[in-house]
This record gives sequence, structure tokens and C-alpha cells, in this order.
Amino acid sequence: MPRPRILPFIILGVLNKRGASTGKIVLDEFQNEISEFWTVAHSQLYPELQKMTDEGRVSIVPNQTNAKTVVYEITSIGKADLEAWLQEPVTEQNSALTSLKLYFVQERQAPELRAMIIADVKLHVEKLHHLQGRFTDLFSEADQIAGNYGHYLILTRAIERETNYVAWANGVLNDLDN
Amino acid sequence: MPRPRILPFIILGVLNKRGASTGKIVLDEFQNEISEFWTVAHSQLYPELQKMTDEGRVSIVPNQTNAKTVVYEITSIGKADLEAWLQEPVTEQNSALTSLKLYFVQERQAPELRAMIIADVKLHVEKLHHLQGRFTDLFSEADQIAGNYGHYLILTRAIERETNYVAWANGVLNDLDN
DNA sequence: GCTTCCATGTAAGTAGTTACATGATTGC
DNA sequence: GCAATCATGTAACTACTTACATGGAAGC
Repeated sequence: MPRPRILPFIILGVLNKRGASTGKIVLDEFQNEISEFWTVAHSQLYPELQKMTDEGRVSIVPNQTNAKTVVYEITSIGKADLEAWLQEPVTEQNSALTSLKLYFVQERQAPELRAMIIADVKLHVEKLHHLQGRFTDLFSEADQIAGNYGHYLILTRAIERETNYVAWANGVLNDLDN
Repeated sequence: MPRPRILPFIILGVLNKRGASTGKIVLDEFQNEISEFWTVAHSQLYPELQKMTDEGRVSIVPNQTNAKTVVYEITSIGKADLEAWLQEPVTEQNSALTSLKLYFVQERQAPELRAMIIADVKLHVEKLHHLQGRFTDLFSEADQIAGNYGHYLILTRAIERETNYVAWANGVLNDLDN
């Protein structure tokens, strides 16, 4: 069983967001806007676009002005695929994708938005509790820190990061209510 | 030119930190302590340990008590490799490895610690400025947010995350001075 | 028209994942 | 001793990276 693919959905998301675009434009969107979460080499992108054309998820737009560039647009099949992907439930396995999915939600009123964030917050709260438990186990005595300072650092960092995330997400949820 | 390998160094780091260990113990360390930053499947770990044995970076400790488990320890060659890896300069390319490297620094007084954090903070500050610039470009007017709410969200999240990281790291640097 | 870029394409190699397999050990 | 578990091993497949290649476009 192959591992779940992500790249095709990101391509679909970009094409859906930007409308018909050349491969180069998609590539730039990767590099400029979502390189925090996802990167791709052009040598992976171009063949993927070809494959997705064969699959009917994108189509090539005839392009007279420039014989070299290829313009792609998302098809109705592709739109359905994208929509289904966005609505897959957030799990521990795929939680890292939430930021990426958020990026493709354009409307503040989108119904899936609240659910995605709530599910994600739940997971991060669980992780936070787990990390806090680890901290208590490992570093409740001051002298336990001395010989494991690096471990102490990354554990405090992880706790800080999760705390900050949860606070941010709760702020967003509050904002959505107004 | 192959891409830089990370797995062998993490294995070396774990063996250096924990002393002679079985493959399973190394695997557990991955899953329990650094799964935030790095994961590995056992099917990748065991062959790697064999390969590193051939390379002389780890050695097999004779084990009479259990014919099944294999105990490995880091060799002097492996220790030198690990030390060199930890001291490689932090760059934009490998900045994500800093947390991982920190984990393997055991002593608060370790000379490389300050330098690693300072270099990393510098990169994160640059990234923060870049993100703030993007925000100004894209969302200085309130109505620009409405139709790109997902993008707005992940950009504010990224800014928040970098701000939080820089604050945390500066706190650590302060702490190191006392 | 010549050169320099640039968008796209291709190939080879490494990394990582899932699934399956094996033989020792442990619990009863 | 038998069953179940567990540490290790192997195989097949996909993802990703680097390097190299090509032919049109654009600048002069």
C-alpha cells in the first residue's frame, strides 16, 4: 500500500486558487508562499503535471502566444479530488498537513475551516500534555537538567511551541465567532 | 552529488548519549524522544546499523546473554564524525537540524551550544522579517484578507511561530550567561 | 543573427515507507 | 513444549534530489 500522496493535491490547490497557470507559476507559488510547509523540485513537478493530465485531474489550455510554456487548469474531477482531500479528517498522522490545507481555504466563512482547526487544536493539546508529562518525568529535579541540557532545551522548546500554537488557534476560533 | 545524510549522525548521537545499545533501544529513542524532529522505520534503521558497522563508525559488542539482539556502540571514528557534524555551520538549508543537534549536546557548558543557537536565531530573525514584509505586501488593507483567509491564517501563524522561537532562543542565551 | 536566459524535460541515484518474513525468547 | 510476542531482517515500491539536457524566447 503506497503512502498517501500530497504533491498532486497541492498542485490542485494552487491551480484552483490561481486559475490556469503554467508549471513555472505553480513552482513559484511553492517557493514564495508555502515553502514553509512544502517544497518541490521542478524535476518532480513537471512530470507530475503530465501524469495528472493523463489522469484527467488537470487539463492543458491551448496556448498560442508562447510555444514553450504549458498552461494547465484544474478540471471538475480535480476540483472534486481537492475538495475531498480538504475534508479528510485531521489525524495524528496527517496533522502537519493542516497548515497546508488552511492555505487553500479561501473564504473565512468556509464550513470546513472551523472543524479543521478544532480537530487540530485537540491533537496539539494532547501532544502538549504528553510533553508536559515527559518534562515532569525527566526534569522535575534541577540536577537532572545538568547532564542532559540539550534534551532539556528541545523539550522546553517543544512545550513552548505547542503552547503557542494552541493559543494562536484558539484566537482564530474566537475571531471566527465574531 | 548525493544529498547530505542525516540518519547515520542521529544514530551516532543516540549511541554516544546512551552508550552501547541494541537496535531496538535506538529505535525507541527515536520514537520517544525525537519523533518531533525525526522518525525512522526499523526497516531503514537495521540495515543502516549494518552499513555503519562495515564503515567502522559503530562496532558490535559481543553479547552472550541474548542470541537475538545485537548490541552496537560508537567507535572513535564515529565519535569524530558526530563531533564534526555537530560543528557544521548552521545555514538556511540545514537550519531545521538545529533542534536535532541540540538534543545531542549534553553539557550546558558545551562550547558549540552558544554558537549554534546564535546562528539559528540570526536565520529565524531574517525569516521573520521576510514574513513580515510579505504580510505588509499582501494584507495591509483589511479587504485583502477576506478572499484569501487561509493564506492570511498561515502567514500570521508563521509570523507568530518565528516570533515565539526567537523569544525562546534569546531566553536560552540569557540563561547561558548566568 | 547571435548569445544568453529560461521553462521544461529526463535520467540516475538515494531515502523512506509499507508489507512480509524469520527465528529467538518469553510466558504460561 | 506450545503460543504469542518481539527484535531483526528483506523486498518492493514510491518519493525526492541532484545533475544534465534541450529548444524556444528575449535582448541586443
